[in-house]
Amino acid sequence: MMLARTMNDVGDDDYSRVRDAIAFMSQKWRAHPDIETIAAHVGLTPKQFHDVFRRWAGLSPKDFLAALTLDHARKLLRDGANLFDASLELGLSGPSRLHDLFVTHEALSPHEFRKGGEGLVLSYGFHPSPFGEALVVATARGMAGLGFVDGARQHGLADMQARWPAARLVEDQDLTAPYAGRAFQPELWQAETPLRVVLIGTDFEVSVWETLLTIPMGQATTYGRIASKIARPRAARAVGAAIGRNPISFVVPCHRVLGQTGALTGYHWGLTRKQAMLGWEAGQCM
DNA sequence: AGGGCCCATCGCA
DNA sequence: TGCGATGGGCCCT
Repeated sequence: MMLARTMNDVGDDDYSRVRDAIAFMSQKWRAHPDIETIAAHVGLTPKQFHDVFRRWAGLSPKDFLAALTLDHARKLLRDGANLFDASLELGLSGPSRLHDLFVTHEALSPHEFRKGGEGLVLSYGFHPSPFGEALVVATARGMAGLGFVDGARQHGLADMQARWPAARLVEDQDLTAPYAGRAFQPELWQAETPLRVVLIGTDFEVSVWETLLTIPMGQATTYGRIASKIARPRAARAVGAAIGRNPISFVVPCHRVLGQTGALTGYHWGLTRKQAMLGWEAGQCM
């Protein structure tokens, strides 16, 4: 417990700087603050600031911030206009070639969790991640939840418990640790050893989450396009609600869904974290 | 079975 | 901007 806590503090240090920088930028973008100003605000010299970003995402602060502009988001959406046509072709050639983090998934039928996950036993554990301390939830069949801790761990746990009120959550770090390790290390994303994921939701929710899994890293789409993809072109808002209930954040990449205009619109774990994920992925793609 | 309410949307004036 | 249509999920009757 104490050991995990210490490791996490160290691992979190870069992210906390990045997070503060994003938050500062979001407030002050009208004034066009330069790199030196942002570095000073988060308590670093420009050199230290630069090093933090290189270490954390593999790119410079300048490139990172460029990846978060509205212009960049719009370009991403233009380039990805026929993204689902392309991924359909890929999907037909391989059963689970989903997302760069190769994932195999299965869905629990509504029958199996009718009363809010009654009879389900879920293991959970807390682990360091590039986006703050992560809370991983898993069954014997695969990863079922991924959230983040802001403040007390108890809050993160309550968030997961609320998704399956009748399930029993049991702490088991040994079971969840491999999932946390895999999810955040792109060099471990291999087709030969896909990450097993269990999607627990209604038919509609599962179809939305499956669509999310086909969005490649570094790309983005909109709520409306997902609605069209699942043959419900007017259900963009329902899609938004379903995405908001995605239990396996990051792995099921709901952060790659933007509003029609390229605006971030929303994120269950905070818009700052959504920006951090998009910027981090921009670094992984270079 | 059906009404009311919430929601990370969207398009149009 | 602001507003109304929209569809799914959930809770209540």
